[in-house]
Amino acid sequence: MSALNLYDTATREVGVFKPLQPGQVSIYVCGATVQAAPHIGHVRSAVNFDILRRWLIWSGYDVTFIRNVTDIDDKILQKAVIEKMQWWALAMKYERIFNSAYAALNVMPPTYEPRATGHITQMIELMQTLIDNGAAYAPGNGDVYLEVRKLKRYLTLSGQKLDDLQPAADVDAGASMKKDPRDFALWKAAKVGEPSWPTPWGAGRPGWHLECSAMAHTYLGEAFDIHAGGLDLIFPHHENEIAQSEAAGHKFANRWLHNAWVTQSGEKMSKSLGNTLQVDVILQRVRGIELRWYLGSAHYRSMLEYSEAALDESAVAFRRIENFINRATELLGEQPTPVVNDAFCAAMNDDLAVPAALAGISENLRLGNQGITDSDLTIVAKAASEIRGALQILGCDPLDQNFAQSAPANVNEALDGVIHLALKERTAARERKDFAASDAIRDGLLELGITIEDTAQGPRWSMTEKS
RNA sequence: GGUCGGAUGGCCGAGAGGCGAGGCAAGGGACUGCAAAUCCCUCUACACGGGUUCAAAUCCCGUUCCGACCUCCA
Repeated sequence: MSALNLYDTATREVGVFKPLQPGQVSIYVCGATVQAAPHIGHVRSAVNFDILRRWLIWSGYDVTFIRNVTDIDDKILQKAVIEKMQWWALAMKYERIFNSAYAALNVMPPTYEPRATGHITQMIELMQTLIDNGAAYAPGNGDVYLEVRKLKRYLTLSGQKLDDLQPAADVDAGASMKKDPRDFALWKAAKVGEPSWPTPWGAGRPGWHLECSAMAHTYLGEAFDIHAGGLDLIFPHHENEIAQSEAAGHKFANRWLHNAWVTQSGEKMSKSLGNTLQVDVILQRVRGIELRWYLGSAHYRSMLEYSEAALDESAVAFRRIENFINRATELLGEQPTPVVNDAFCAAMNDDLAVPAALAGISENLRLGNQGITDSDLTIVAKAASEIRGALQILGCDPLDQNFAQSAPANVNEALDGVIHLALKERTAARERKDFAASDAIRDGLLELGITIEDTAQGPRWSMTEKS
């Protein structure tokens, strides 16, 4: 088996992945700032790194996967005012919505999901270290800043030069307390009516970046394997995480992975453009497993240009695969055993080349369908096993219990019985060549969203989405 | 201004020196009472201009266009 190769944003090269500890992988993914409901760009990130995680687990690694929740920041406070809620109630509300989106898309829950507000102590310790080192300073107004000019290296992830940056457009006069306009706030002084926590430098709340360094350190140690997040986090968020962590003497992340965006008309999905597509809206159009398939099928470093047509096409393609798995399961009399074949393995080891892996699935789908036509169960079993193996890694196994619909246990059985009564009548009509009657039954069922197919093994039915 | 990414057939979407990934759509065929499903066959590409090379979608130089980031962002 080939070794896993991954792209590293820091070196901008694909290279062999070697964990710091043999057999173990530690991953920190920047999760949600819970200030609004997720759009499909947010969950694309979750799906992409869930696929990475599943691949690492399949490859035999013991994976510790930390994905944080940032539950205190400027936008949360602003949003709380707008929605007339306590900031903590608002954060919790959106955290739940994020979690239900993750669940609908079969994203594995993280090993641990730390919240920023639960790690104030660790943040204060980190700031104390940075002040003791001379890397950070508290000018006395309650803010604490990192002094970026003192850093040995800064902006190496984004490849920029400090002097090339446009100076931050700080609005408040407090910015003048900075030694350099490019210094960033580790900690922000309390304002009236805003939540705060006591520190040796005054009461306040975390700046945006500090929480990730503190939590990564807490759960993964001073050095860990992979830090991941969206492309737009490279600067400033990840640069600043690196800056404050390295200034505290931590090696921090060994490798950086960034997923690309979901775009519309070539433009990144964002609130300010008003072009966001919320997950719950899309889930009225397609099922969770179909949305996951769509989001996961492009390479994680490629922009995914959203369109309804592309989403629909992707969903139809997935249903073909699902249909084959279901038919194969019926024919074989048992669920196919998942098998990861060499082609899939090679594709995934090449920087998670999912699109290349999909070509292999298509090939197997063709062979498997041919096997069904020929009633060659050996071929059907092989194809179904290999497809299911791939689908499991992609988190899109239609037989996965996480995608099962909730309904009374006997509903499917009862429905099956009712449909078979109708099919019996239809078969009788066909035997007496009364095709008008047999077609009427089939059309009637179709109107209810039930598709009838005549096969060599007799009629079979399946539920389809009513359009 | 600085940094980064992109442009591939009707559409989506890989590839990164040599054999045209794959899917969808379209056309033809097989199967079928009709349909659905399935299978087979066919077709259409590398933004533009130079260069390197036996060979360029791929490397180099230049150009155009699109997008992202520059302390709010997945």
